[in-house]
Amino acid sequence: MEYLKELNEAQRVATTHLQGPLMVIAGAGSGKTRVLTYRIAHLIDNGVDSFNILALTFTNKAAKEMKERISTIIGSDSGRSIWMGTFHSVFARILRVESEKIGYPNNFTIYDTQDTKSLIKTIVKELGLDDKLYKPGIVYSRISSAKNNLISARAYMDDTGIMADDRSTGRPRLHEVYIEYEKRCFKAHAMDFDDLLFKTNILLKNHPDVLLKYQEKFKYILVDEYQDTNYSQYLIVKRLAARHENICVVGDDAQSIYAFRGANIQNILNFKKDYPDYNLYKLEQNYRSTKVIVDAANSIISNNKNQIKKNVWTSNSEGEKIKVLKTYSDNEEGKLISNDIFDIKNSEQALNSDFAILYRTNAQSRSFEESLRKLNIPYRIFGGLSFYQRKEIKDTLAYFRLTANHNDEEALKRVINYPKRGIGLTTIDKARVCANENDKSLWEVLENPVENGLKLNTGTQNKIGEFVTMIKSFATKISSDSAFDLCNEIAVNSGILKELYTDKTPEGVAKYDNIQELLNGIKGFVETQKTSEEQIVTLPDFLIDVALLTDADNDDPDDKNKISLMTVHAAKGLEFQYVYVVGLEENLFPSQMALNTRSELEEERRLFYVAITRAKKKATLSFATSRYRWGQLVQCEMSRFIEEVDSRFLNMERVFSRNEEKNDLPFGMPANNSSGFSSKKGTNTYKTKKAMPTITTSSTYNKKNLKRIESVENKEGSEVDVKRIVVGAKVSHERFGKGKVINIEGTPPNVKATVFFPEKGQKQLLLKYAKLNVIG
DNA sequence: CCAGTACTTAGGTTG
DNA sequence: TAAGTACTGG
Repeated sequence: MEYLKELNEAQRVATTHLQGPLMVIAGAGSGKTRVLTYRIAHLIDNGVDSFNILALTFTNKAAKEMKERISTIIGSDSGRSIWMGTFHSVFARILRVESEKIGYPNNFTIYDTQDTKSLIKTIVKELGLDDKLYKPGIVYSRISSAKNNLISARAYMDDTGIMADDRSTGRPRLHEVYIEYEKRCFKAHAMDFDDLLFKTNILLKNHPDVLLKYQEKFKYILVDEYQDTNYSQYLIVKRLAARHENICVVGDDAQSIYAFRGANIQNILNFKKDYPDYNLYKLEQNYRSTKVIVDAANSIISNNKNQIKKNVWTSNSEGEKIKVLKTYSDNEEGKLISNDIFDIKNSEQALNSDFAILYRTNAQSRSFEESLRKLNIPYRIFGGLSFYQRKEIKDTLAYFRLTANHNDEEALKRVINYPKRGIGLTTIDKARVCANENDKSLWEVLENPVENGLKLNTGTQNKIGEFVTMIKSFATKISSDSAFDLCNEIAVNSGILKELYTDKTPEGVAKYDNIQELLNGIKGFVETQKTSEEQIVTLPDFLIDVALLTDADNDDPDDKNKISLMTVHAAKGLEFQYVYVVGLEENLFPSQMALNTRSELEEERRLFYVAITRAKKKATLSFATSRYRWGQLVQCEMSRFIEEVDSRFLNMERVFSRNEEKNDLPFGMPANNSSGFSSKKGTNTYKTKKAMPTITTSSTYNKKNLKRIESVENKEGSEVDVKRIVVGAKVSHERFGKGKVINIEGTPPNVKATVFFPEKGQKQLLLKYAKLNVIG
């Protein structure tokens, strides 16, 4: 119990209160994670079996780190057997076991946002709706928030309020999309992120035996970041905890920043109602930041009406005032801040990893990347396009998914013609219509085209047959081969690796390397998951994990000593010595979209609060008076949030002095300003790029005319040629060079040749278009 | 069927 | 600016 000495009074009381419902309201930097970690350790220390503990965290990384800490504290590795992770990953694992009870096979696929949007897009098209109105993103967010509030498609349609909303925004048929979307996901044996929670609720609600099983299993439940749970999550926790009521939730209403995706601060208030005999503890002493930072943060948040009363304080030293930087452009902002970082690194012997640049939107990273690169300061960008969202990785994963679940339509559509095997969009569309008519999945139709009345020419039918056979052959090894062996085989036999290997462009090489990295990752996964020699870690095991991985979960040792660039959202729960909160401009931070209602503005303010409180030693704020947005220069005003900070804590020198500096511009900051002013550079590139096409267009016009004449001239010749184009003939093509015909199919005038070009690979060409000349 | 190009349009934050 | 799509010529 030595470890209890490492806690302050409030922390210790919360940690050692083991039985019954408990809520901990923890101010920023007050040791929230510490309490959670020590509390779990203490539970185990007091004889609670680690298998009986469920801990829900906000990221998988947080779970991993906490497990390690716990093992260290209690001096055994029983920390490993705690069920700990995000809501999504924990309940995905449970659904893998139980899904058959709610009618889903347990090899179900998890659709990510891309898959979801792509499916919605298809459905909107099929229903003949206006895709300008029914944009995938908007439709998805409607469906998503419905699901997070446990409103099924059926219930959605019956809800007069929701239906009125959709009518007023001009989307009266949105519910039809939802209904069809639900159907199609089910047919594809797929669940989206929201389904993982939604279906868990259905499972626990409709199957008392299953509920009882997990209530008995999870005798102790802990939830981190409780302020950011949505209704669906709230209800899962409530159901599971109903029997033993050993539930501990930890959170901070002032840091609630996910209302946009359904998070509900009400959950904190409901706690009192659900567990009237609950205990409430407040952690108010901040151990992280200087007095200036803590007090400045308090002054910001005091502008919010809705909050639970608490008094965050610190006994840390006063610290430096918060510096505010005014710049004339986004590029100058990048430059100034990079220089500042450079200076501090030298003067204070700071590490790269001590710094973070926090912005509101991912698009803002560009100017910082550029300026940091110029100064040779290594950085890491969190968020944005993650490794797993890259096209080549998604394509490869799609093969894996399709192997595990043939009905996964989004995966099927991705790879059926990649690498090119001559199964084009026309064919897929036909098959899709056929699937709809027969109420079957796309795969079922392709597997038995004739039986399902799908009319295709024999060539296409053969190609589909080959594809189906290939996927099936992969599938025979699902349970016998390890994930690594099988994935390797798929990468080779699907033709993906070959396709990228022949591509010698830098991008092609990078893609090839990425696939190798993916395979290495799978190898690592197989090794770490293995608990015994005989155990086989299979492809489905890997697939559950990979769908729910995020960038933050990637622990690349190369990334250790780098500056962090990320959105404020992504910075939640983290801390840095030096924090730069950038782009503090009206319409950006606070976001333009959040200015309509008070509650949205308050969420932006909490976001700003979160940003500032990440800093331990020094916080810096910046704004630009102009910046590029979608390629257009816009004027910006300083954010109201800067004005809301009590001026005693701000150092505004660099805001007021700028105007004078501007006057002695020729001498004061010539190089800095002229090149820092992105507008010039920007318009230049814009101009050249704009100018280029006009030149090329005129030249292509010439070329076009020339070609037309050529092709007319060729007409007579080609008639002769067509007859001479037979399998085995050597031909030449103006773009692909010399090649050999390896197949001819189709009936005139749609005769199609498959030609192998040693330089460009195998191509399929329609003879009526492609001018093939027989040579030799 | 394929590939290059012209055109359009951008709701921001995430598991 | 950048990405994604619709169009078009071969």
